[in-house]
Amino acid sequence: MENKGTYIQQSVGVLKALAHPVRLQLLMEVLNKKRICVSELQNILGLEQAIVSQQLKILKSQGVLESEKLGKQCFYIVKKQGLEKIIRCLEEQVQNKK
Amino acid sequence: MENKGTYIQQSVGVLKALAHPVRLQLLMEVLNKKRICVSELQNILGLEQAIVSQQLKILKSQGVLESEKLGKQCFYIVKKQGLEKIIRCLEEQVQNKK
DNA sequence: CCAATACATAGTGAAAAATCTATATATTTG
DNA sequence: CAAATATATAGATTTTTCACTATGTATTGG
Repeated sequence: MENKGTYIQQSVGVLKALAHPVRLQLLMEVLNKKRICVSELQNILGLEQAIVSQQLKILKSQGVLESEKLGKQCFYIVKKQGLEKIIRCLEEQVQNKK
Repeated sequence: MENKGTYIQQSVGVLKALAHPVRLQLLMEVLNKKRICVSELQNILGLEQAIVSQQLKILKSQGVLESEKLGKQCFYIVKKQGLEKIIRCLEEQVQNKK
């Protein structure tokens, strides 16, 4: 499920991963907390565990997040280091609703 | 077809608009040329006219582009002024394929 | 070992998006 | 005005994605 291919294809892959309300919020939480486990995300967003895992998997498949297991828990961190900028740009975008 | 709603919804709308190979390339060309008409986009990308118009419409519906008519032609320009940053971030993203 | 916890995956029907083709409109030119 | 050009839109079909539910696996604690 890894995404190789042209620059355009890769970019589209990342954008698609972000273009979903749950996934975008998951990413934002991970950016906030730097490192956070599935059940905590589940609580913060008020979603079923399966949904959270499913969406995290999609973010992972596009290289947005990566995970590390620690005992029963699984922690997610941001893998693509420039993504925060994109999120900030988006915020600005939407703020100036001009 | 305008997109109101929460910040998350609006962001997702913009991201969805960008998350398509043709639309992403259209946006990049418009960013390059600053102002470009449909038939030129059609030639540059080698696509059918209907496809180009359809996809431009989607970009417009999310406030990414806007258009001005001049005689028979219709020129498109970027409306959301911060989008170039997002594109540049994406490029960096994909470049460091780490 | 058994039960509980934390997480992942599979399957499925419904909804949304993409794709293609045909057609419509508006403007200009001869 | 008729033909040509530039662009937009509509409709049908296929493909993709969502959302939900059920089930599976791994780890820990008693």
